[in-house]
Amino acid sequence: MEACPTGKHDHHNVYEAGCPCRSLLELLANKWTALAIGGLEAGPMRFGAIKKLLSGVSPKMLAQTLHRLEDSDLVTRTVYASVPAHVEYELTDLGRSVAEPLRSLRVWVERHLDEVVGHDRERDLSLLES
Amino acid sequence: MEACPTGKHDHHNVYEAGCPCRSLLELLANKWTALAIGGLEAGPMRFGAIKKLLSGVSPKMLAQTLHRLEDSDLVTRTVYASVPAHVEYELTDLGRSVAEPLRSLRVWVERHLDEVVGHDRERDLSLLES
DNA sequence: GTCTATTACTTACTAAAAGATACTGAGAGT
DNA sequence: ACTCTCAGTATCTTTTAGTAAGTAATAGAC
Repeated sequence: MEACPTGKHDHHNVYEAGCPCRSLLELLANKWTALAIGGLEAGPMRFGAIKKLLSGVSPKMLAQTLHRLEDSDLVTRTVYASVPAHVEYELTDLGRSVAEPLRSLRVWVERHLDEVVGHDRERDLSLLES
Repeated sequence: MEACPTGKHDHHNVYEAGCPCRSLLELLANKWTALAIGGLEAGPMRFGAIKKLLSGVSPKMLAQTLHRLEDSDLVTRTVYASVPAHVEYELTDLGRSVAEPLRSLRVWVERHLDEVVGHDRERDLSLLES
């Protein structure tokens, strides 16, 4: 009951292992999700355009990410029966509302990266060889 | 240059695959990170207390998460040479500043979970039979 | 009619990460 | 000597991410 340091919201608690919101947090607290939703903030985009924007994403991961977002009603997928296939992804109202926290996270990363330098210094913690 | 829909911040861009801020985004856009930092918002905590709060986390994942946060200067780790070992984790100023976007994400999840129902309905997509 | 091009994905495979569980070390107390 | 706590490790299994190649549909060039 009082285990949630963020206070009570509705009747869900991300700190409870069994709560379904745990899996929603897993979906959203994710690199590709944060980038994809951020890209779609600007308006509807096609698969290829999102793929280009999120440099480094594989078509597999992008399709998986977008399908999950669609299943969660954060994104809509519209197929236009045009010549070479044409598919557009667009944020729903719900998706637009989650875009804000995700944007603030991306912005934080870009603005504070320089204060985090030294994070790539690999300190070997124990199991290199036996 | 103009590929970032969130606008320009400093000279980093999470949408560039090679940018070091990509790996920082990976660290932060993560379930356990979001929960651990949220827990530490209330003040310093011991390993065992964090483990209890983040129900379901394995000691391995928690230790890994906390070490990474320490390496990124988001968290400090203090060992008290007391009888049964006593280790405290605490947010740095930098850590406190990232706690805000992460909190808003957790809060969003708890408040909007009910609007996302139906996300586990497995829809077979396209090629079951020809 | 075959050949090439485009778009939006799958499929199959491998590497890496996450997760589960058991165990360790340093004392302090009994 | 044995047990207990705390803060992790070590080891093993499972799941996920990543890589590379292939597929389907159709349009237009030759």
